Amino acid sequence: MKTHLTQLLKLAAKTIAPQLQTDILLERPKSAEHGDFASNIALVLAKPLKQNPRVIAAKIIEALPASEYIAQTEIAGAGFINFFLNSTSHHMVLNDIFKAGKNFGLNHVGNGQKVQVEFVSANPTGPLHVGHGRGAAVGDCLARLLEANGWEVTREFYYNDAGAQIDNLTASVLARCKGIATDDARFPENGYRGDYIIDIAEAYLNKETVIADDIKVTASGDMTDENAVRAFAVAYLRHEQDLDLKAFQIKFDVFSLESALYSEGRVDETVKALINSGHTYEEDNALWLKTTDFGDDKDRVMRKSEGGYTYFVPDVAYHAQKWKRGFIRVINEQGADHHSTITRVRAGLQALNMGIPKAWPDYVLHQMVTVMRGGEEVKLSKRAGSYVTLRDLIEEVGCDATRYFLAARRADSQLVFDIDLARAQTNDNPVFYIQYAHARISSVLAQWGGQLAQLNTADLSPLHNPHEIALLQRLSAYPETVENAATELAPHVIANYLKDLASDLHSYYNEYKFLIEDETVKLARLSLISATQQVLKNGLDLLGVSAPEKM
RNA sequence: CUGCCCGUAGCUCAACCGGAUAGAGCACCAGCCUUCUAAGCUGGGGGUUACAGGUUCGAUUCCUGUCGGGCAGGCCA
Repeated sequence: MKTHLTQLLKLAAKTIAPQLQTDILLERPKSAEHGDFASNIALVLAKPLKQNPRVIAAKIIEALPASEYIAQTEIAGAGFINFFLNSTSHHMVLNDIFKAGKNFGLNHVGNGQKVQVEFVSANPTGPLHVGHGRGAAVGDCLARLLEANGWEVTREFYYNDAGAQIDNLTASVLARCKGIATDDARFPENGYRGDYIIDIAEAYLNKETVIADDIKVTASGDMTDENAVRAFAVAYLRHEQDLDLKAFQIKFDVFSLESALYSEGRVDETVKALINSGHTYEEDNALWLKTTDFGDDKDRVMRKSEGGYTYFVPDVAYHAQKWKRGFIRVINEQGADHHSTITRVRAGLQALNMGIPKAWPDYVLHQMVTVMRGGEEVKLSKRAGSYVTLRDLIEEVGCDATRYFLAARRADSQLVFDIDLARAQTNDNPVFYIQYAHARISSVLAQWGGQLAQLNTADLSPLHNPHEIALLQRLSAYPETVENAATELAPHVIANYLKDLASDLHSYYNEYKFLIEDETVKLARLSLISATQQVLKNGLDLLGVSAPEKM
């Protein structure tokens, strides 16, 4: 419908200003009195045409081809053109929804192209924390949104299982094996102090076996074998994180390991290529990359004087590999504290001269999460010691509420996670508000007990009151909402839409009865709420939140 | 000091490449259940969109500056 009207406007505008190239913008007005759609085209054309916008609007309406869908057009305000659809047009969306079912709202914009979404990518040095949770919720929703828009999505998790933090982990576990407490001077200065380190030490000494993704490690219990401790600790924590992700109902297609980049020679290969590119130099016994050639404010060390590589070198190798794997599009979802790596990784990729676009890969950065309980900030969990774990949240407020709250805000705003609100089984809680709408509809349909096919072919003409029109308009906006959310890489758009849709439904529900004697009216209304139920379910699915039949 | 993100009602947040009277929820006040889930609905009060300029028919949105909060700026990751 939107594209149809846009076409009409384009034709009309062409007769007024044939030489002008202007995008036709059609929007859904906030207020119902401004119609179903509105265009500001006359306001945009006013300046180049040097005419009064209302005069232009009148000319455009004059030139508008006839349409069977439009009931009325009007000029309003400074020169807006408002379109009012007839009721047949309003009803059309229900047929679309019944026909498409769970596929309603999907499109083929992505055209089956490959896109990789990398998210969470936590170091295997402890349980996942709230920040990882936000990354998980946002990243998974992005993946779902891209799938809904016709992309072929790969979800990927990158483990930084090499480097100083892992040495640190190893030393911490070893200390615990020897019974050294965190307040002991012999405990590593920057060691990990959470109780989970004790669990790892005990498991290691008990010669337990852990399985993570594709690896299986059995502890030797040998305290002198540092490599064995390292391998076991990493596997143990990867397994822990797997459990965290499972509790959050998130699945990855690929786990990539930093250590593999080294063992497969990718890092050396990349370093050689960078040296050959001419964008490196030696200074102070270190190897530098001239990232300033690509917009950085200073050059960065690649190989330290002691011989090891800095963290961004394997990052560059990893991303070069992503490109070779055929991902024309990559979206990295990470915490905003990593924003400085963006310039370095992109600079490294440009230096490699592999034909990678300057702005590749894409980044979605999320800001910090603050957890509140009882009006006070929660900073610690017992298990992790220094931060609130994702598992704590899931256990306390449930998977649905956790996912919703972490995905329902713009990623680039700081987020306050109110535990009391998230666990509230009351009207305060937007998750329950939306799920409740779905459950209410289920309940009515169950009590009706008829067949869906009856709704499919129902006469929709009785649907005409303001509540019904509002719902129909909201439903018809769903597909463009899905497309818009994916274009902007903004899952919160879906969350807001669902809240609005639920609100429309609750209002309607409160004002009208459904199981009434008049069969025609009954079927029409049931059709409407059945379609609403479908869209609520589709939308909740994009967020990874369940749509219960009963509550 | 420099770079990035943010600043909207008492609180948590929306506002679709700049659009019409800046919207929700919570909290507060007043109403609505003998009938399909009151986990709901209806109405009310509450705003100099941090501040000061600029751009234009029009600015919460774009630009400049100031203030405030967060994060980065390591041969740590």
